[in-house]
Amino acid sequence: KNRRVCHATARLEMGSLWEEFNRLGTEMIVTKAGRRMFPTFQVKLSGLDPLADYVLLMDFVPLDDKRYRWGHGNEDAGAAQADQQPPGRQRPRERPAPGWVMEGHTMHSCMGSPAHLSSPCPPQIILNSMHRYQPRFHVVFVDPRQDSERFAHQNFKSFSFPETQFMAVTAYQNHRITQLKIASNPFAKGFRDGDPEPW
Amino acid sequence: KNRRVCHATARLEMGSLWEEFNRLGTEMIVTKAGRRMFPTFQVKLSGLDPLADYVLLMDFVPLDDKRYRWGHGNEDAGAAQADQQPPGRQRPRERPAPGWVMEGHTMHSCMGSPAHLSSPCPPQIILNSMHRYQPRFHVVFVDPRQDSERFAHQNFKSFSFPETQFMAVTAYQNHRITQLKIASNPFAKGFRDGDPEPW
DNA sequence: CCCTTTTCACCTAGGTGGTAAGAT
DNA sequence: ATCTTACCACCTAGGTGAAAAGGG
Repeated sequence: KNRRVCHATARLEMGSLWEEFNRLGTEMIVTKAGRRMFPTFQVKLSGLDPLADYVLLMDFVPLDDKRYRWGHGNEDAGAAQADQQPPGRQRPRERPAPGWVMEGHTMHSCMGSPAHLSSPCPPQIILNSMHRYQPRFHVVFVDPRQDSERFAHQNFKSFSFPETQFMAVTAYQNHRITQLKIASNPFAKGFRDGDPEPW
Repeated sequence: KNRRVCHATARLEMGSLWEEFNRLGTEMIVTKAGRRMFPTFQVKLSGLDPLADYVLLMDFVPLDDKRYRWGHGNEDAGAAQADQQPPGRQRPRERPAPGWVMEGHTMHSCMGSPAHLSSPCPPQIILNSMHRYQPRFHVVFVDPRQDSERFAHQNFKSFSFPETQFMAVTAYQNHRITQLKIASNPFAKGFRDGDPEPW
């Protein structure tokens, strides 16, 4: 690994909220026009060279080739079934794929401040409903050398936080997820009843 | 000039609206917390090398060292007076000054689409009220050579549109400017009477 | 039956000039 | 007298899940 990335670290923000969702089995709504994810995927970066240029990327790794069903009106667990989707088409890639370029910032203004990757995500990322995904974050050093492509494999570092995995859905399956979204997402305030935990 | 910038051109967007304001004497509200400018300063860029990296900057050049007064309740013209402000402190600089880094975009995603420089501008740019300014736009080629600083003077190209000059104010002086702002700025719709020209 | 799409009321978030009070 | 500040009603812009309708 290049020394410009080997000391890079990324700390997940809102970790306790992510874990609370993960215990219930996080679900993310996907729509044709694009939908934000909540909780927001945010990391705090450190260990970068302030004088170097970086590109930050994000992608979503399919956790399996299975399609999930919600069962016979049962709210407890979803049974995974084999899927007829062409295999290997959305396999995890070890190299950071050009997924989602972050909002600008030359690096020195990004360091230390949370790098939030919500924002408009129109048809940039396509996820299949009823499939599970693992978000992944990549820090890529922009190598100034002319033959930089030969070193591409050592110029990046990737981060994966298991508590951020989720199932893409078009409508919520687990009502507990719905309730936790309503309780914790400011934009869903209109659906709150009393005043439960103020996240 | 470096060949990466010498063919660069910038075309001002909303030119006719800028000119209509300029005929009346454009005024821009400034506040402590920061205020957007309207019309928005937008340019369409062309003539850039898709494979090169650029940084886009903006700054505001004081048009003179004078302080303006509005006269004895007269709405017609403002008389310029000599100002006791330390001269030369905000002189025009020929080199692009680190003024206002644009919203991200590596260049290939910015080319062709308007590069709008409104957005939150908190205390990043400080302008003195009752002074006139000329906005300026800079395209800077990010030179990958190690001794790039030696070529800094040839790696940028600047653009200045006279119709975008304005006077910074804390409250509007010319009522015609107020009316044109209300008529053309969507956020001021609440102050419109009938339905004049739909800008 | 299960999943998807569309539309909607209800929010957050923030950009307007007006207005009145304050500062110099 | 002239300029500045703080607050406000009224907008734009867009992110929520609910509900109903549509599709296979």
